[in-house]
Amino acid sequence: MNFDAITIRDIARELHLSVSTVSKALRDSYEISEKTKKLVMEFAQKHNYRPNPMAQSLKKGHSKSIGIVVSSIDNQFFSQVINGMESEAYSQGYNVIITQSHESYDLEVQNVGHLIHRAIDGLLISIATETADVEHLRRLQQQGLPIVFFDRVSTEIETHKVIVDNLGGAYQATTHLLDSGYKNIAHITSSVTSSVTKQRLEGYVNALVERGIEVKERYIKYCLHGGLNLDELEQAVDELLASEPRPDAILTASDRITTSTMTLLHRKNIRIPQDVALVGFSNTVLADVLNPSLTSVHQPAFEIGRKATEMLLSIINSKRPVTEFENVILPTELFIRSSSASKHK
Amino acid sequence: MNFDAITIRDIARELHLSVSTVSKALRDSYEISEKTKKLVMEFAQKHNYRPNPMAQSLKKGHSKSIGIVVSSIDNQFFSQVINGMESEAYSQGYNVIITQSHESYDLEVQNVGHLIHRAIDGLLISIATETADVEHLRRLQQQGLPIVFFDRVSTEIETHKVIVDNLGGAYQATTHLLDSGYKNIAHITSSVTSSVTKQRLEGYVNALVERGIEVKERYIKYCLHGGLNLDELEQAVDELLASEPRPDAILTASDRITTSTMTLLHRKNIRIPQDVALVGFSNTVLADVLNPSLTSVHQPAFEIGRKATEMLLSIINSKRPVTEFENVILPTELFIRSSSASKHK
DNA sequence: AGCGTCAACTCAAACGTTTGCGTAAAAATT
DNA sequence: AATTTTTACGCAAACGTTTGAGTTGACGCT
Repeated sequence: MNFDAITIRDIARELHLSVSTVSKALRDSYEISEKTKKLVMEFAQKHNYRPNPMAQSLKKGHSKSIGIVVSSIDNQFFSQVINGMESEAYSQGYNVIITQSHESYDLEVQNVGHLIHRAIDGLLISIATETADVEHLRRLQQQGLPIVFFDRVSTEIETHKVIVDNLGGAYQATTHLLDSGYKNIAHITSSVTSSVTKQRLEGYVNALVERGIEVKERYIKYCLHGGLNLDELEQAVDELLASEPRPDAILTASDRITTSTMTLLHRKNIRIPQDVALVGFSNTVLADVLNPSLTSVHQPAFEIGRKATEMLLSIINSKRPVTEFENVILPTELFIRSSSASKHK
Repeated sequence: MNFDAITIRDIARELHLSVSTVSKALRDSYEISEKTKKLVMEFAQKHNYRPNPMAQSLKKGHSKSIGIVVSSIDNQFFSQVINGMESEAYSQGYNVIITQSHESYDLEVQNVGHLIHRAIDGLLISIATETADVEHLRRLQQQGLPIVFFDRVSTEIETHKVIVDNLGGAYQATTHLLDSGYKNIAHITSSVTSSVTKQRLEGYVNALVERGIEVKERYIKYCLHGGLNLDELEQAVDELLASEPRPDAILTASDRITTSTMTLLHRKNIRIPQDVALVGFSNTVLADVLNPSLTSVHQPAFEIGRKATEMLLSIINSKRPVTEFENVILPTELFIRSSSASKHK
């Protein structure tokens, strides 16, 4: 069904011009006289002519839409990122098509396939925690699909990447816990394979090492599904609470893990921060009104999305193949609240 | 750029068949012999052939994508709704294209225009709080665009609608507050024009009237921007706190208003529920761990999205014009937590 | 007058499919 | 054996646009 009944053909017929003249007039070609251009444009304007995007896409070979793959849209961090993407894409006349991997490798592959099938002009992707192999992406890139990674990037593929200072954020959070008098700091994080996990882990380790504190393997828990699977997380929390000496603080490495951990601690009647302090990466707007208010490492989510999209569009619009890639690292911000209140007083 | 280099033409050439034979074989036409079909299909399979969606769209006149307009994706309720939509659409081979109105009428009109321009096959929309006039939608519907409303619907346009029992939810919440001993119950809601506002207001009023409690106009505050504009909301809260007698409870009518009100009360050092109880419509997963835990009216957001999409696709796929429209009303659920703890003990 | 130049336009092919119609050969019917 | 019917395929137009290659007529130059 077509809701813009009027086509370039209609205009041509009406104005006694050829289809190509109308097309060129509309595209402001030098081949067409000012008079005719004006005539055509005014007619088009008046009749609310819109070029059929599908015909244009077919002809031009691009679809003016970009694909997005995130783990879950129902997540404050990602919805804010997408917000930024939608904003930038929209302002440049592009649509975004969003898909969710739910942290599953299979779904990710399937989604990417679906997007390609939909003829996207570029891909913005934060790879699923489950994904270890990125061959499916590499192949696409080699075939010429512009890809920009954000958040969870792959070291194996060279392209633009937008991440935050994960190492710094985790380091800062851990140091803050140490400064507040916590000694036995545990770390709950996502899949080992993820770039984000590695960097945050490194920040955590660095902070401990710097203070001469032993890094205990049993204090580090990996959740393959990034907190989506509550059972998995609960097991991690239980194990931490059962270890000797029991950790007096936990650093959680992602939005979902942070909020879910908080929920679990509540259910178990573990007091925060008296029994165990909590600091986590999170973008929830509710950090202030949580019980207790949550010390969080906040990421500039909107800006991540905006920047990643800007870079993707720059590749898409580039005349010559892009070979120099940029690695943008945005700063995180530590918001200190009650969940990590100082032990000293 | 095309990443699936292989076209129906390539297959035809390779197999010494005509383009139409290949096309028909692929579509399993009765005109083609089993042998040839098998040959073609296997070749297509082997070379990973994908029909070019743009060519198909152009030919068939539909794009296999549906447009979504919500106020903001960065909102637990809407992101859950979209989750449901994406899920249903995807399973039927459709994409969703998401746009945000940010509660602005102008943006809504612009977005809808953009979507139409993109040749969507149908529209899922929750109208912006600012929107009073729905002519732009009516026109599209008359031109044959299938539309399904969800959440914020228009009474002026006849089509499928999916909402929740707003009246019941507000009634139940208000009654709960009354049962807990609160007498002066205020109500902060969105724009007067919104269907949701009207229904929730009615539930609130009904509950009060039923108990013989006077409905005070000064206890009812409207926020035109649905809580997106914090100043507007703060003014409403301030006015409520200053009114005599001061309300001892507030019923908030949307996710954003609820969480923002909670934040504001915190900032003002108003204790919940001791100074003022709070019950709100909200889909946050953090209700349990808020300070205090939040009594909330929860909406089946995923199901709203899923159902709305199912209905839209049924219109799209219907052979004959649909004239009988359904009005689906899903139940809400009241989760009682501490923010409305009983006054009696 | 004969020539080239240029402006302003038209033609027609192309993008990758789908589909109604035409047709040759094979099969079935007389 | 002559015919109709069926089967299996090819042809070509169409969807709406873009674009390089003509075409036409007006104009200026020698």
